[in-house]
Amino acid sequence: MAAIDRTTVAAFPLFAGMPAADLDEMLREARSAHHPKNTAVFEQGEPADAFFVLVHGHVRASKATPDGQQIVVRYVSPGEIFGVAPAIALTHYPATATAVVDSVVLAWPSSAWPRFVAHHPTMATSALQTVGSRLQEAHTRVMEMTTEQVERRVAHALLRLAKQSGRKTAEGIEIDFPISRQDVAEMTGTTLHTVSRILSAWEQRGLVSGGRQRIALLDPHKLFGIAEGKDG
Amino acid sequence: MAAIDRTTVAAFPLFAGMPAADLDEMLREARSAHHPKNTAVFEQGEPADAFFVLVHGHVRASKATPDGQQIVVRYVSPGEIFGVAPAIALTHYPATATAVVDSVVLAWPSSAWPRFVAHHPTMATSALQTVGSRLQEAHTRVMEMTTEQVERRVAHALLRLAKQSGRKTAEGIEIDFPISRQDVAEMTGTTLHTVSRILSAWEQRGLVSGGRQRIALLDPHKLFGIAEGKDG
DNA sequence: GGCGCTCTTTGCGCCGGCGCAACTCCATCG
DNA sequence: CGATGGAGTTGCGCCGGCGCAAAGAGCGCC
Repeated sequence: MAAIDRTTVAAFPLFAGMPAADLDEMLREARSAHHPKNTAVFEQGEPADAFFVLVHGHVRASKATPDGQQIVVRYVSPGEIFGVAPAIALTHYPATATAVVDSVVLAWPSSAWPRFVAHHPTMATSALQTVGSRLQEAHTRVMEMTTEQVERRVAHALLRLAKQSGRKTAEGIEIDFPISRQDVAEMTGTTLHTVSRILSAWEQRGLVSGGRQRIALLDPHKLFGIAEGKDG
Repeated sequence: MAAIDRTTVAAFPLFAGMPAADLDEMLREARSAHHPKNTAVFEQGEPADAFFVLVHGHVRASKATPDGQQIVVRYVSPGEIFGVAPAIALTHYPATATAVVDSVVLAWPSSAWPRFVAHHPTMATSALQTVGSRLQEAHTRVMEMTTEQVERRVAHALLRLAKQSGRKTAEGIEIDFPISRQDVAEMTGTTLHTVSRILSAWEQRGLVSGGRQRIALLDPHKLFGIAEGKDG
């Protein structure tokens, strides 16, 4: 019983070019769920019995090492498919998905995936492209991690977040969901201490404006310079 | 004019379950090419006008930063598809593929991909799983890079190489293609100096045996211990 | 409205691993 | 068979950023 209207999701790339009737049919099979802020959509290691599309909100995908360290894999924006473990033949989720604000997701049982793909070959193509672009992202990240200084990595991460989920305000571009220094540290492979120091320094130079779980970019252009290693 | 026989490639996962006639048809469209040691199959930034399957040999996929630093993305083993840029909607190759030994590849023009997928939906599924597992690899690597010491990362890298392309010898498991300290450094995000120091130390402890572009694991079990942080 | 918790800031000291440089060792090629 | 250059080894010194610690600030909950 999805309370989600077709018009809400028709524009999502996954459903691009799908006839309205087919889309309605798919939505009928979907379960829609609300996840309050800071609750998990699924946890790393659980059986992968569903895949998801984010309708409203923001979801953080994170991965934990055996000894408990966390890294943030990515932030999911509305319209994106996530938890694609079933599509890539994983039986268990390789990461944890947590709603960072109140969020609404559509969920389909894993068993539906092969059937959907058979009926709508474009879904396979679309999924392939999504996973492909995430692979690109991941490789870019590996490159940054191995070749760039921490400060540049943090700049890159903030610019990427702003691009993906930035909201224009009077003073600049604010990241549209709560994000802590710890989160940024886990995205960039450093410690919250170092992130805090870097952001403090930038704040003094007027490049960013901080706050509790809040980051706004005041001077994206200068930040881009830092990200590219052309610091002044 | 592919000089490649069906039986050579029938076992490759990409073609799993494909009728012999269809496979023959696909092979007819393929161009087979020999790439001598240390020559490029394709270069980063070139238009992605083909995708490939490795038949014999070993191919290194590497990526360069704008300022010329290299990282090794992965080593391709026989039977694997690579250069999948066309399948994930990239117009240019994001990395360079270099034969590290004399190698034989099959190549299909990019334009063939959509047609193949339409005729053989299992190819899309297979490609999705391949890209998915590479995504997993990449995330694992990001995790290792951010949470593990250099020595552990090197141990992990060697174990992975041995698993993927190890050849049992009298003394242990030898990596089946020429690989330099520099290559290992570019896989693990460190410098060849550090890799050299680490391997020298291990050689003295009898864990590995080195040589010019040669690495053999004499005591994989102890190496695994190091990789997991349980060093003695 | 006040308490407590989480998030953040900042100081201090240390060290793993990088940068640099010099030297050795082989493999290949003419 | 000697020359050449790529690959590997190793010493030395430095420093970016982590670990630890402790205090300060803002938010949410009761």
